[in-house]
Amino acid sequence: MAKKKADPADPKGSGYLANIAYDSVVFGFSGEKLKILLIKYHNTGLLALPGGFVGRNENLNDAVKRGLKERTGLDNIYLEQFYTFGDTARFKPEIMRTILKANGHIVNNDHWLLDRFISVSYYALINYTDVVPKPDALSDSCTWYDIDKLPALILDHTTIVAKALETLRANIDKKLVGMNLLPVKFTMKQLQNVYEAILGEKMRRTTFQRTMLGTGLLKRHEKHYSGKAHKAPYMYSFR
Amino acid sequence: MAKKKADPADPKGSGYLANIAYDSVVFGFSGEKLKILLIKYHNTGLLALPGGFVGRNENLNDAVKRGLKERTGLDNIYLEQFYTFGDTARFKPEIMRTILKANGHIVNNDHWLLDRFISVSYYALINYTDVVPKPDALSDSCTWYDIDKLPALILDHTTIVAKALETLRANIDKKLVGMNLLPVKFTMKQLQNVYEAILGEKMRRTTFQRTMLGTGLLKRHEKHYSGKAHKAPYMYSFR
DNA sequence: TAATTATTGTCTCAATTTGAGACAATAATA
DNA sequence: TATTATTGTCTCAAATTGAGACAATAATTA
Repeated sequence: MAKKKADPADPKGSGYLANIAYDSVVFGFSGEKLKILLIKYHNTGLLALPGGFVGRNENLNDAVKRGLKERTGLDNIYLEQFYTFGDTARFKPEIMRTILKANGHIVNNDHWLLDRFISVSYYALINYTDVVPKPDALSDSCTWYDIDKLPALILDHTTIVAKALETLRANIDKKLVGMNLLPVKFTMKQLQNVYEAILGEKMRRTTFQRTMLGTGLLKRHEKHYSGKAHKAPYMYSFR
Repeated sequence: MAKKKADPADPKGSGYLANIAYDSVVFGFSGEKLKILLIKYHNTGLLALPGGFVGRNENLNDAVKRGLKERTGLDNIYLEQFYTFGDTARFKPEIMRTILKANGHIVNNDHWLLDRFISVSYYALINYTDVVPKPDALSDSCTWYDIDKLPALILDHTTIVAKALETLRANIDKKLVGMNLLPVKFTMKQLQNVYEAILGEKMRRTTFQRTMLGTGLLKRHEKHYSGKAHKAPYMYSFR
């Protein structure tokens, strides 16, 4: 079949579903701080959550996994859908136009990318240490930012991050949060640091240790000699 | 401006966003049973959740409220978005075609209604007693069904109901569930019946009463004389 | 080599919450 | 007037949580 030039006003030609986008809040943990991935668009300084579109023959969840794999190189990422944002107030075609223009794309007003989008949002938990973030075609960087020192983001992305964190907090006891943010083996103190970073509050050491061991989900391994002048802690992993 | 015949292959002409639908799981409580609203499509016997589409200039949440108002006559319904279903497996254009045909609409293969849809799903809690369900143009009935005696539903609607119930259970302590399913004034037993219907398990009466009163959310009113041969219970309302 | 320091793992005891039932009060009926 | 079914409250035991004590220990320092 001869390749025809697609009509940029018709989303079908793009291969993507119309009016639907996804955004992902990628959490990582490092240096006792909770962080998320943000991308910066070429020549604009605009910061945003990594996101994308859904192929016409692709599962929604798979589209998000695909996007994350491109950004992090990781397969089998822990993913949780938490909310779909659909207010008309998030429709600001000038922003997308600015981004496209800064990348050398001049588009008509009826281009499908300038139409209104509803964003299905996910959060991901990944092991910070085995990721080298990669930007995509439109962005010149993909970098970690401290969750409590976030810069201004485009559209409603600040709201999206807030809701992601709220959901993560609500889920911290139900889902195995620590398992996904830490290396396979970790100390009890590291695990507690993760909990404290997510909840934004200090926890009592002895109670934390008791309840964690009480779940029966942890497996104890050899001790870890850090070289510091104190008793060496055990390493643990999730069963 | 002269009215032009809209191209049915172009969703923009319809006034709705493409590829996006919503479905709502409307919970009501009656006779110690939890129930949901289902619609039946004309001449097909097909049962489905009440749903609809999002206007191009309409907030997603407002679209759902609008749909519910049409079905129940109620404003200010308690609504909670819980998941967005986006698998390709839910794309079955023959079903929509069957429904349209049974209503006398013959449509082309490229009609926007036959395209793939992602469903943003909500659950609603309403006071059963002040609702008279109304069907819409495509459906011939809108009726209550027992949550544990559900008939087969189209597409993935059974999965959607299951996830709605799961979320409702998870939220039962965080959100004021009883408030929205009961009349303004109710007895402690009625409230317990709601909890038991949602959780699907019996609860201990004295413990339930203690914890409910302990929240400080209930206001006690006059007694209610049912005519039965036993002590009359107090009525309560949420503050 | 022996004190010192900074943790870590475990234990204890009090405080709080939850489970399970006892019991008196009471609205209609027999 | 006794009976029945249910309600509101109270009690006591069991389980969980809060708060801290204390010994163990890996390096450092005296």
